[in-house]
Order: sequence, then C-alpha cells, then structure tokens
Amino acid sequence: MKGEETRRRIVRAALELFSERSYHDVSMEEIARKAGVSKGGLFHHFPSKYELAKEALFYGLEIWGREVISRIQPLESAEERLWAIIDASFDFVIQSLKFSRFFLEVYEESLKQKNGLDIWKAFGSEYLGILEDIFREIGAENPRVRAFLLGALVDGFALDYLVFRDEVSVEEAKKEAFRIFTCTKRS
Amino acid sequence: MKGEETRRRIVRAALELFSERSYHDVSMEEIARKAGVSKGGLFHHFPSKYELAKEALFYGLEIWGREVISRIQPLESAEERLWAIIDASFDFVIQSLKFSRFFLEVYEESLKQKNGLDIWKAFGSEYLGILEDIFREIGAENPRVRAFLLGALVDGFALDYLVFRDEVSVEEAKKEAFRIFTCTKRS
Amino acid sequence: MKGEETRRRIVRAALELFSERSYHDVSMEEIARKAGVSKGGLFHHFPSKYELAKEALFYGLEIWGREVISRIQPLESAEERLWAIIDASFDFVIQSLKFSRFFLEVYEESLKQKNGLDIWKAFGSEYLGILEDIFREIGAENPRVRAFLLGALVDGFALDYLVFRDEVSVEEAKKEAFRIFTCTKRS
Amino acid sequence: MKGEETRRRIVRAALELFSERSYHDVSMEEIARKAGVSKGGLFHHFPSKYELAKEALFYGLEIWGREVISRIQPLESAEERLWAIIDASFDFVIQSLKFSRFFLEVYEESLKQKNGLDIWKAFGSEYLGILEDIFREIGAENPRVRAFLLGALVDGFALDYLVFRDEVSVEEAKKEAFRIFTCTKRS
DNA sequence: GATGAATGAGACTTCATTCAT
DNA sequence: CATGAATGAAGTCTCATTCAT
Repeated sequence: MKGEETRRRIVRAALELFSERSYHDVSMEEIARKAGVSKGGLFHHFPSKYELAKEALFYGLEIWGREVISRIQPLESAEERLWAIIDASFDFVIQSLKFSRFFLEVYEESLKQKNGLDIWKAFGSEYLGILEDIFREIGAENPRVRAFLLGALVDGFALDYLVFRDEVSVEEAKKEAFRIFTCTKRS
Repeated sequence: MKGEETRRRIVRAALELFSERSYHDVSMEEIARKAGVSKGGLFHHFPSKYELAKEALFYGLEIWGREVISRIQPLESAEERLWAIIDASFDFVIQSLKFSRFFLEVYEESLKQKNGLDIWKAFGSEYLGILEDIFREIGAENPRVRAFLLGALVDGFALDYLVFRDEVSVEEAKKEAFRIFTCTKRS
Repeated sequence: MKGEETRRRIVRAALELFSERSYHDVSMEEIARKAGVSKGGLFHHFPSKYELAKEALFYGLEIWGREVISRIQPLESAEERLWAIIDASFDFVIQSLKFSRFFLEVYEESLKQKNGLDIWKAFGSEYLGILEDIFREIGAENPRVRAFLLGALVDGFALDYLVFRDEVSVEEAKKEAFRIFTCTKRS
Repeated sequence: MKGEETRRRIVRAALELFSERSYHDVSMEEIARKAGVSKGGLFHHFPSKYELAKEALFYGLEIWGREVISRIQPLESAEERLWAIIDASFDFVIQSLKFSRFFLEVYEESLKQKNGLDIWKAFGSEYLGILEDIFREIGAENPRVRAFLLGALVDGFALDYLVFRDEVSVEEAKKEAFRIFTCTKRS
C-alpha cells in the first residue's frame, strides 16, 4: 500500500515542522517539500491544512500517550504511578517544547470548525480518567478537579518554561509538583 | 494632544479584537476600522502589527496586575493573600478567556524577534517575586519553584478551561488549587 | 510543458513594460495583466519582482549580444569588427532607448542584494574580452582600459541621448566614436 | 532669514541621502529627520518630492561645475584645460559614485512632468559649450559631437566603475581617455 | 495516485501628501 | 513658519486551494 506510507510520511513531516514553528508559519508547500511529495499530493491525502494538522497533533499525542502508559503499567502504588506521570509529562514538555503551542494552535483552528470542540474531549477524558483514579487512591478530596489541575499545570509549564528555562530546574519542578499534588490535608 | 487619545483608542480596539480572535485572524484593516482610524493611521502610531499587539497585551496585563494588587494590599496573612491571588487569577482567566491565547500568540511572535524573550522576564519576575514571598511565609520547601508552578497552573488553566469548561467548576478549581499550594508536609 | 511557455510570456511582458517605464512605475499587477496571468502566477514563476526584472534584463541583453556577435563573426579586420560593434551598440541604444535605464535600475536593485554585483561581472567580462582583443590588434597602448572606456561610452551615450536626442546625430556620433577609439598616437 | 537657512539645510540633507540611495529608497520622512525639520516643514518649502530632488541635484551640479571652472580658468592651452576637465570629472565621479544615478533618477521623474526635459538642456548646453570650444582648438573634426561623447563617457564611467572598480585604475582611465579624445588623425 | 501550474483573496506595510492646530 | 497626526492609494508578496494533465 504505497498511499498509506506516503500519508504517514506527510504526517511525520507535518508534526516535525509544526513542533518547531507556528501553525501559520508553516506552509503546505514546506510540508510537501519535507515529505517529498508534491503540493497536490498533500491535498490528495488531506482535504485541508487543518485536517492535516489535527492528524499530526493526534499522532504526536498518541506517541506520548503510549509512552506514559508503558511507564505506568508495571507500577503498583498510586504514588509511584503519579510520579511516573509527572516525570514523563515534564520530560515530554521540555523535549518538544513547542508541542503545546501546536496543540493550542490546532485547538484554535478547531474553534472555527463546526463541532470543533468535540475532538478534544475524547482525548482529554482518557487522560483525566487515569489521573482521577490515581488521586482517588491517594485520597484527594476532589480527585477529578485535581486531575484537571495537574493537566493544566503541565500545559502551563510547557509555556512558561520557554521563558524561564534558565531560572527553573526541571527536576526541582517535578519534585515540587509531586509534593503538592500528593498533599492530603487531614483536618 | 490628539495623538495620544487616538493611540489609546487603537490599543483598546486591538485588545478587544485580539481577545476574541487569534492574532492571525485579526487584520490591521479590522483594527483600524474598529478604532475609527485609517489603516495608515495605525502605522503612524505603531511600526508593525507585532508592536501593536505587544502594547495591547501589556495594556491588558497592567489592568489585571493593578486589580490583583489592589485586592492583595489590605490583606495581612500570607494565606489570605494567596487566596486572593488565586481567586483573582482564575477569575481573570474566565472573564477574558481568550486573553491567554493572545498572550501566547504575542509570545510566539516575540520568539521571532531579536531578544524577543526579554520583555517577558520583566513582567514575569515581578509576579513571581510576590508569590515567592507568600510561599516563603507559608513555609514551602522551595518557594521560588512553587511560585513558578502556580504561575504555570494559572496559564495552563486558561488554556484547558476553554476545552473543559462544562466539566470543571471554577470555584472548585480555586479551592483545590489553594489546598494543594498551601500544603506543607512536615515529615 | 505549459509552465515554460507561461514563464516566457511573463518575461517578455516584463521586458516590454520595463523598457517603457521605470522599475518602480511598473507594478507586478500590470505585468501579470499584460502577460495574461494572475498575480499569484507571477510569484509562482519568480520569487520576487527583482528576480523577474533581472531575468527580463538578461533576456534582452542576450538578444542584443547574439545580434552583435552575428554581425562581427564574418568580419576579418579588427577595425571592421570595431565598427560593427560600435554600429550595433549605438543602434541598439537608440532602438530601445529606455533599455539602458532599465539596466541601471536592475543594477540599482542588485546593489541591495547580497553579492548582487557578481551577476554583472560575468556579462561585462565577456563583452570586455571581445573588445580588448580588438584593441590589442589595433595597437592601442592600453587595450583593457580602452575596452572599458568604450563600454562606458556606450552606456553613457544611452543615458545622455535621451536628453539631447535632437542635438546629436547618431550616425555622426558613431563615426566620431570610431575615429577616437581607433586612434593610435605614435610619438 | 531663518527660512532660507532651513531650506538650505533640507537641500543638503536631501543631496546627501539621494547620493547614497535611490530616489525611491529615500523617503521624505527620512530627509526631514536628517534635516532636523518636520515632515510638514518639507512641504512648506518644497511642493513635492520631485521638486526637492531637482533642487538638490542642481545644487550638487553647481558645486561640481564651479569646481571644474575654477580649475580650468588659469590654464592656457586647450590640452591642459581638457586634461583638467577629465581629471576633475573622473575624480568627481568616484568621489560621489552614486551621484550620476541620482541624476538619472531625477531625469526619470522629470519625464513624467510636463516639459520635464527642458531643465536639462540649459545645464548640459553650458557644459557642452565649454568642451566644444576646447575640441575646436585642438582641431577635432566634429567638436560638438566629440564634446557630447566625452560627457557620455564620464556618465557611463560613473555607472560602470561601480561594477568594475577593482579591475580598472582610475588614473589609467583618465590617461587613456585623454589620449583618445585628443586624437586628431590627419590623413 | 500524483503533479505542479495557476488562482485570487487578502495580508502587512510604505509613503507622498494634506491640513488642523 | 512649523508641526505631526491622519489619509488613502498602491505595492509586494503569501498561501491554501483547485484542477487539467
């Protein structure tokens, strides 16, 4: 199946470019060049730039998701699993610093589409579900909300770290995040 | 001075539009129309779209900053002040939901400029300094990092709330955030 | 190949327009209209106005160069060849009066480009080489410099003739130019 | 008279800028800044950019003309005077290399004006008259045309020298020019 | 399946010029 | 005399998308 292979090549090229520069700064022409396809070829496989970006984004998220899950699976205690997630998330964030920006941009575009928001919930819910279970085990008062906050923290960290990278140590940040998110005040 | 008044009108128009739609979706033409100026007039006051956006962003940040500080000032205990900040920050995020996106976009543009990152540090440092003092008083192990994490949480919250607004209650989020950020494990 | 044909049509349209009016007075829109292409089509074939102008200029120069060489080839004596060149050069200048202005304008633009001067040397050197050989045969003291001066004279003539066309006869100018450039003082 | 002084300052600023960069590349704003005047001030003194450029050009030409004449006056023989002119002209050309380009540009603009050509003849005729007298004394067959050719040579030299400055020595060029322009074949 | 020529709308920006103050 | 805010037309260029081959 030659088409499938081409399609994958396009998605990978797009993901790389979108992870480096902003949605509007990457042109279809450039993606085509990088993927070794003609411009027409792109539109043969994807009806629009937005659809391609969306697919590239989810491709990236899936890779990351699998990574996280594989790290968690062998672990027993909720705290260990939480640490593994924080560890993996923060690492991911600084490995592909601009990825979150890409996330936001695709999100931005999705707002202009009909029912554009729907695609996000599916993904987010799965992630939140895992965290929620962990926080419930730990004994947090409001596991769902705490899960949401950790997600937000990771996303925000991705943004801010770009600015303050020389003032904050990632390892310290992980430890502090772990510390506060495992906090269960009893009183 | 007539110029100053026009300039302010432009900044306000820009802020409004940028808070609603993305940087690339708002054209200078549109800003001009909304401000009641000619397109040329815009460039008389601002050398480029980016500079205008930057000014509009900082105009917005300043408003918000003043609001937060006025809420904090009368408060005595560190915990009260922390709550006031969380309260104000989350409220601000909800009120002008898209503002953070705008923040990110200007930030994005600034990466393309020479020394583009510098402008952020000044603002961020002031904010972080205030938080750091609070966390020191509270007795956090690593006040600087915790301050940074709260900043990140707020930024991330702004993003994610757009997607999950019907699943998460802002008030619950505030409370949970306050809970974990005031956590000081002694053990 | 359809693209090649369109490209040629564009170049020809550009040459015509640039030969009539100045670089800044001719807009890409106008060239597109004349070539029967859309504005975007121009930029599909040429990355910028400058590149298009450059190509149009060299297209014109090549036509002229071929003409000159075909006139020279059958001639034996150096003096005959010199006359043929002067004859052809002055004629060319009169025929396409504004062409030299165009030459100068592209040259002007090239100064703003990196290594912009390089393109001229190649062309100029070939032309100068031919002249130098002729002057050496004639017995000029400094054939290289004299070749350069004849080139300069032709270029300057192109400019000045625009102003003084009703005071100077081209044929007389040719003769006088031939007279002084064949001069070899022995003393 | 304060106005006169301002006017002169503007003309000088304009001349400097136009000698460095092209007519279209120099904006009225820039001239105003350099002259220490407001943009409105420029238009108070000159009705348009073209008129200002024209005045600046003639201001430059006059300076140069006076220089040449002062060098010639004390000289007796026609050959000495010719040498002085060639010497001065070539020197002038390389001192303010871009001046001739400026000349051409103003000329270009003048073509768009009604009766735009007239202004040139006056100046050119004076210059040509002086040369013509010299060539008549020397015994040239066609003094008028030869005068015209020397003018053209100088203008063309200005252009070409920019490209070939490292291949041609100005002093050699002067000598060779003098040699051929004093040539009087008797036969 | 794939190509790449072609489109056309729209973007940012520049700039000479005008005019109220 | 002088200012500088304001204008509006025009310019170059970008880019997602379409379509004949």
